[in-house]
Amino acid sequence: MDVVTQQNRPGRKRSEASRTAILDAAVDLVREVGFGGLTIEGIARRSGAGKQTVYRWWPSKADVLLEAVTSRVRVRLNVPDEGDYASDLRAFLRGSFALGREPGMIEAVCALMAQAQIDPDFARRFRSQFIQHRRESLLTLVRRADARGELHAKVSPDTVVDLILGATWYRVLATDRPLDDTLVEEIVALVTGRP
Amino acid sequence: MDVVTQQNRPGRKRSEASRTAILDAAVDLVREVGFGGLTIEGIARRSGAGKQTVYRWWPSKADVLLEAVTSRVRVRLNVPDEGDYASDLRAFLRGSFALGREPGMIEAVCALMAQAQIDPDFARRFRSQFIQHRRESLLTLVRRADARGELHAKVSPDTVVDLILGATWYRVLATDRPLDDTLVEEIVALVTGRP
Amino acid sequence: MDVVTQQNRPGRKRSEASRTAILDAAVDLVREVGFGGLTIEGIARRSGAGKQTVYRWWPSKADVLLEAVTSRVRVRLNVPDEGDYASDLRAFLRGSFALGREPGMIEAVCALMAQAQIDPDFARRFRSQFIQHRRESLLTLVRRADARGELHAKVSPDTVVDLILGATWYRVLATDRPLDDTLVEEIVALVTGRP
Amino acid sequence: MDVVTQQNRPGRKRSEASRTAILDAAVDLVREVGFGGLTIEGIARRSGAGKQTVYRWWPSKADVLLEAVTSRVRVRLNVPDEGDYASDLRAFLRGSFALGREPGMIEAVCALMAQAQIDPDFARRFRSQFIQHRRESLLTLVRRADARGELHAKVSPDTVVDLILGATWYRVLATDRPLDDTLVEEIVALVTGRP
DNA sequence: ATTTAAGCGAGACGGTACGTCTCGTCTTGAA
DNA sequence: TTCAAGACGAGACGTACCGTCTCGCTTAAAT
Repeated sequence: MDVVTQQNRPGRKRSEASRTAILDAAVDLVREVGFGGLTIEGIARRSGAGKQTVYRWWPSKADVLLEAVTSRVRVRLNVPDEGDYASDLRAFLRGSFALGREPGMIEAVCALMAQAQIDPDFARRFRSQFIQHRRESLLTLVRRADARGELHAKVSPDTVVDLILGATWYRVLATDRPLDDTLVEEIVALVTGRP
Repeated sequence: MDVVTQQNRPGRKRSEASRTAILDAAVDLVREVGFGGLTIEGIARRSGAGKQTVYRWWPSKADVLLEAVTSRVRVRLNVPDEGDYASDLRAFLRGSFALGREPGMIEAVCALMAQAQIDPDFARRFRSQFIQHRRESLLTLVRRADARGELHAKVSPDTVVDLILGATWYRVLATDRPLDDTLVEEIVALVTGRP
Repeated sequence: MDVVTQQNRPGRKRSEASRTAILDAAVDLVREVGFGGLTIEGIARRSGAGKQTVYRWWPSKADVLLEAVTSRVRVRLNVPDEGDYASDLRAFLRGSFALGREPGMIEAVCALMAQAQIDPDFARRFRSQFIQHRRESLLTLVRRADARGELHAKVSPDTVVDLILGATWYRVLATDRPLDDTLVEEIVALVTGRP
Repeated sequence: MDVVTQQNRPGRKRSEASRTAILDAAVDLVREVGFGGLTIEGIARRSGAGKQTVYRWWPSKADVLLEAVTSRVRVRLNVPDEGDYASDLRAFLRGSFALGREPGMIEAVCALMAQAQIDPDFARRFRSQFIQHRRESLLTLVRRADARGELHAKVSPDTVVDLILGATWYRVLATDRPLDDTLVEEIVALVTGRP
């Protein structure tokens, strides 16, 4: 939280109750009617807030959902470091896939990725607040393996990350197949190159 | 085109001029205002067609764009078969990336992928008319390599395809980095496992 | 009705059912909630029309009410001509006051006069479609009396009309006293100057 | 001002600076954007006061403007008494019309009369604080003439006042013609009945 | 001097109407 | 039957104000 918002400004303070109610309503509604059926009016109606209260704090319905998702995921991302590329990667992917099994999470995240394609301003916020975190976590992990010489000589850590995260996203965006342990093992096998 | 629409029915025939004008208008508009700003009303207005004419032949604005994209890409997809996994893969990716360098193509395709996340009915059409083609082409290529024993033992051809196409999609959906020859070579290196 | 709207234009015709339902809803609502509580949204809701249908044909809620009032009064205004100033004036005022006794009419007309003070564009339409008719009717009557020499030498017919209509409006706009026969007789007595 | 507000109560006193700033802002704004564009928020913004300060002392924007108008007019109303009906009436009307020539005054007064049609509670305040004063002044004048036998036998002083004030209001509410000396003379001629 | 009770500017809150936009449907007359 | 035109009911958009409600502060009488 930046300093400006912490200083004593005049006027009524932002209502944490409203903020929470709005995020909850967004999560509920996106499960009930999908992201296409999600509207700011609906969020306001369901949460009991006024429309202006939503517009005052979020520029779009996607940003409401983004905050709902990130505030529910925040802490649970960490970079395993067991000294072994395969083990680290396996742990990272399993943790990552586990998050995706929470109800509504995959649908919400896919909708955010979709909105990012359509709204460039939201794309920036989505990347910096969501994509970047996981990308950098994984990059740290891969670079450590690279430093230990465990990486294929001709492939940069960035591209390895593209392949791993790409396969994950592709599964959920373009196919019906789930994020399961088989995928974890196959990714680990292919990326580490071990027999 | 199914047989029913081909038989001699009474009444005015479908106007090919309208069809073309509508597809062209959709392509133009999506470049000018983005997919978010694209509307059926706008397409009808720009093309000089009536709204009903659009609704009669396409169920949504995404379907108009899908037909515009597929009718512009149709022929150019083939599966290289030079007897060598690396060469085939390299040829496939280079051809695929070249398509993406046509103006407006990546933006349109990303928008379609986005819409598929939001509209499940469109998702089915998008997958069967766009995703599946490229997936099956690449799968054929990889299976051939598998049959020759060129694949990593523990990884199924399906997952290999997920990794390759996933990396490609991930680049354009989630990063600013382009689809270039470096990516081709890195994918080939990692997937074939050669030093 | 002008010629342009009568010619064969393409497209669906204006719905007379909607027009009627909207005017009726406006009249009902203004009686129930007053002009201050009257809204375009409310008119659309009550009439079963879409908001756009109201906005397509009327620029404001006051214009809806103006058309409702004028279409309900249109025919009933005529200029008596019995050859006698006092009789003509008496007949005119009695007919005029009778209209004002229809339920809701005075309230509606006062609201329109009010809105005309606040919205100059509406003022033009209100004057040309409502005020002017009655003013010219009365002016015709008074000019006839003037031609017969029945008018006070120093007072122009225009000012006589201002006094008569002014007294009428003033009663309803600024006092609680009704438009009754006593007022008719007193106006006639004062304006004709007879003992 | 009632006694309660005068007694010594604890707490900060009402700020005369705010009161003045609010009245001035209301007058300025109604000239700039009209009564329809006048808002409490706008008054507060322009005057530098908080919204609550406005709401604490006035029930509506019309009441702010009413106080602004009355506090600017208060003193200048008196009843001439020269012993002659025509002279008294002429003096009264000339003084009254002169007030209307102050910039913005007519527009403001018309807006108040308009609001009184729409808001019955404000109507009571408007009548008792504005309408009544001028009505009683003129009534006093006319009754004096009546006592001297200068009035037409069949017309009550109340109706005479209705005619005179009605003509005045009608001119400004329903026509584009000004309040000028010609109107004064014609009213005097007609009402006194002198040749 | 401290307490208590307003009043003050600021501004967030739940509400609601605004006027616009687009949706997908329906109706019209011509081709 | 399709076509262009365009009105229709529906409903979300983002904005503006409404009138209320905290906030932290000032101001002044009562303690």
